[in-house]
Amino acid sequence: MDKTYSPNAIEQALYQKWEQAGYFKPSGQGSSYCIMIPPPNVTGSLHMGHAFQHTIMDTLTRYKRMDGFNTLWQVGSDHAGIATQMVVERQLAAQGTSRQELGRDAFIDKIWEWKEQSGGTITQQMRRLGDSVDWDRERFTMDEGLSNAVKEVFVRLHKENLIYRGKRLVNWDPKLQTAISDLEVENKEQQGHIWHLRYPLADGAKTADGKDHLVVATTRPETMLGDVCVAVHPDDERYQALVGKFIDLPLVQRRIPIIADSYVDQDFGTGCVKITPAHDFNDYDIGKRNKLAMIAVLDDHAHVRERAGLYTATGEAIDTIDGFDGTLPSAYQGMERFAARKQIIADFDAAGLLDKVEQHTNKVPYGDRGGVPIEPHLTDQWYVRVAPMAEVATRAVEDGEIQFVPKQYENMYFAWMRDIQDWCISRQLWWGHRIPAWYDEQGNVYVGRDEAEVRQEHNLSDDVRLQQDEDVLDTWFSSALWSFSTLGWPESTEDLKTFHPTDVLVTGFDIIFFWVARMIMMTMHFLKDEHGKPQVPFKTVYVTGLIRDEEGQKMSKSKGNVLDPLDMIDGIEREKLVAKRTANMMQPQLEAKIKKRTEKQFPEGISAHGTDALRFTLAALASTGRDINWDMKRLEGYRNFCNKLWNASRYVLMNTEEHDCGLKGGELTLSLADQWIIECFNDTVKQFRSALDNYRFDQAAAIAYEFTWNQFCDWYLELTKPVLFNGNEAELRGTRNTLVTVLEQLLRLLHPLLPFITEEIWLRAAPLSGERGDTIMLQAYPQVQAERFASARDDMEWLKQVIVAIRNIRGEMNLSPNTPLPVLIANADTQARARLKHNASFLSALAKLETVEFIDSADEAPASATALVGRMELHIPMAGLIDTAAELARLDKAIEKAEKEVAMFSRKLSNDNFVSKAPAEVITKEREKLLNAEETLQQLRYQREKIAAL
RNA sequence: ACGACCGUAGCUCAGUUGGUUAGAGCGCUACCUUGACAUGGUAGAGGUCGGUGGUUCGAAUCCACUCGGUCGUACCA
Repeated sequence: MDKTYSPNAIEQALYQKWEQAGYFKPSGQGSSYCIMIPPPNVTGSLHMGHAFQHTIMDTLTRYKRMDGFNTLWQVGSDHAGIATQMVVERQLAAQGTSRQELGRDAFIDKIWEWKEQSGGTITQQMRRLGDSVDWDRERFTMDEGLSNAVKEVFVRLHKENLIYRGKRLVNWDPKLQTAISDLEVENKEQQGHIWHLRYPLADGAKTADGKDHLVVATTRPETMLGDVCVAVHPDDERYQALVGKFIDLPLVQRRIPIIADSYVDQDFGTGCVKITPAHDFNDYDIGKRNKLAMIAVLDDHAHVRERAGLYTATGEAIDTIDGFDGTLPSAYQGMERFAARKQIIADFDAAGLLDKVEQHTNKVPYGDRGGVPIEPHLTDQWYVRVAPMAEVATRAVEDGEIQFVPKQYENMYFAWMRDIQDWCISRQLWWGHRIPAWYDEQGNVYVGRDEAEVRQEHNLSDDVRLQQDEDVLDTWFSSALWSFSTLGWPESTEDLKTFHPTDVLVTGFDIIFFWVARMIMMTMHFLKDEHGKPQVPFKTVYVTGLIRDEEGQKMSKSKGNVLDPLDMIDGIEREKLVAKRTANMMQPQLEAKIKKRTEKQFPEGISAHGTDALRFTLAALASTGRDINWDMKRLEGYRNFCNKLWNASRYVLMNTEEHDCGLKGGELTLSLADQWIIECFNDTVKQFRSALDNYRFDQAAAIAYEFTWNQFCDWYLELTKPVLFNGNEAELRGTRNTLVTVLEQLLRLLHPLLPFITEEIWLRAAPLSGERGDTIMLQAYPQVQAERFASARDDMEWLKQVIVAIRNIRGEMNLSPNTPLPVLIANADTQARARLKHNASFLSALAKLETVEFIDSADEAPASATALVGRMELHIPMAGLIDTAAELARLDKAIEKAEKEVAMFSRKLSNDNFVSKAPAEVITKEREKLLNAEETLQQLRYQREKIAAL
């Protein structure tokens, strides 16, 4: 083996071998274990969040696979409607063309082209992460099978009246020219204004205080063109007399009524509200309640129309409202919404109708993709009636059929499910699953799997012209079917029987509503077990936090703080990193800042750390449900850990390859160290498995690290040296055998977290321990064994204390590590004597001792530096080596500590309340501790007197 | 406004139902090229667990209030 661990030399070749050998496929044996990958955007690339989630999924998958389960990690990608369409549209724009110019079919071809060309990026990156997914089962949300599932679901839900079409007010993105769902709207706080407009009363009416107008406050003056009334609270004494009277709406010269509605807050503003049902969700509800007509004054681009759209309260188009034919003032026609706002305010002002303007911070709804304020817009859209499905889905979580880890996310889920709104599923895009609905020339709508089915079911002859709906479905519609569509639904496949319900879903909290909740609803609606009971899609939802940068900032392109997992693995030069972070900036003015920051943070670029180190780091940082502040130092630390494992393995192989490890018989003598490490490893297996079973990857990482470094390397390997250098044949065989078997098992234990390095070493180590196999991946996972060496643990821990005590003196007395020391031992009981006698070589080697001698009493010892292990005293004669003052200082420190303890325990035990109320075992423990502390103190004081007297 | 989460060593974080003298990694100090590893070894310094009050024999842990931070959801036109 090379002296230095270099991951890039091993990782990729191993992955290829695994993939080609088909090791990722389900074994077909044992109980099933299945994880569905959250399908990444097909044209996307891997970010740290993926690396994090994939590490968790792969760790679980490898663990379960080795542990004998029929394991499937289902892979695939998402067509990501808006996101993908936008990318390709941007490319077209760069080439000076547009999708409109290309036409629908050509545009979709272009996207497929782009998908073919860039779709492999993320799957290649996943291979670099070591993801053990079954590539042969890779699915894409737009492939044939999944598209059929989408149609099937749509048709069935429509038949059940759970999908309907209607004219409603929706969130409209004027930039992307499509409806979006509530979830895709982000409210951003903004500094804005609130304008107080005077609305003149018609027919000479006056307010209670004699004014000839009402004042309405609005943040969106431009919508006044579509006002249909002014509302006041029914109990508001100021305006009660005016209800039923009219306003002469300025600028548009329309008469609108004054109505009463309890929605209005009397105490806010003037207590008068202008009502524009076609442009505001609250007004829309008021309109419905009061059966008000609707006047839509903005077009799809959010420009003022020439003629407003006129509708009844239920959304039927009409030609006139009280004689108004919809024609809008020519001054505003065609104006963009914000320009119209400016003009309308100016015109109110000019007419003396602008009462006042106030500063106001308000939340403005933005489309999460388009990045412009969304517009409530009256359009025909398709909806899923989710309430009935939500009820079932809520109960599954309440009953614990589905469990969230961590649990607190269940509250978030319940809260959302409680007042869930119907889901707008149609999108005015081209990339996606086209809605399986056809219209005849009269506008009648027919839903079916395809046109032929529609014609047949509705007895439509071939001369009836049918036109398919132009719209596509929300991307999340197909994602919602992911857990079962990937397994072959609607066919009743073996895979569905075997792998569904799946076991755990690993995902971010940000898509609990978008994806998780909807998947639960859809799955439970369509999949039933043999008793007709709804099947859950997965039993556990493991919710991950976000990976942030070291300052806790979200990683984003515009902040220039994005880290690419592959750069963690392979490393990257500073200039390249800067170039990457500043490429294709939406806001080029940020470039200089990002460059400066990046150069400051990574003056040497980023060095290579390897996949294993990245994975281990991600696991170690994964405390449940918390966001992770990424820390390069941790990554370095775990790269060092891999290096440590590498070198420890070198040591083991060096001493076992070409040596008799006892495989072919012959007497084996196990040293105390051998016995101890076997037990210690066994404890580690238990803890490690428990951590994985509880999704505590951070604990698993800590347990693995602790055992490997602090026990196996720091103690055990050192303890093998005296045996390997001086042992007899049986002892050599025993230690070599232990060395290689423990290493071999350790590699298996660590494999789920560190797939590459463990495989690389295992292939060499396994034969030495008598294991066969072409890969560690398919070996049995270590099991907890019955205890074999009951006393080894205590004996060894005691011996370690003795060694540490001597090292401590050496360190604190500033004695050279190279000088062997003589040690005299007093106060040793039989057990201590036996332990020391049997392990003298360990003691001498690890504490670097010259001689070990027992003395009957401390008085026999010359002036010495002293340490206590229990009551046993270790004396290192000063004999010119040790400085009196230094030893006194050291003893004083120890005495002070012992005094504090004695004081603390006595205080506790002299408290009557404690003695009378605390459990007996706690009291006994405290008494023992007090006794020990007192003895220690006494011995230390005696020792101090002796030294002080010199 | 409501809700959730967080506040522990210089930094990043553990600390399962309240019970030793609160832990790890990094960083820091001193010494050490000892035949696996300087991506290393040995020893060490460093925290009254955001604050106040309470429950308890006993609180980082439970309760109340409070300050600070993050994130959701709902918003008043």
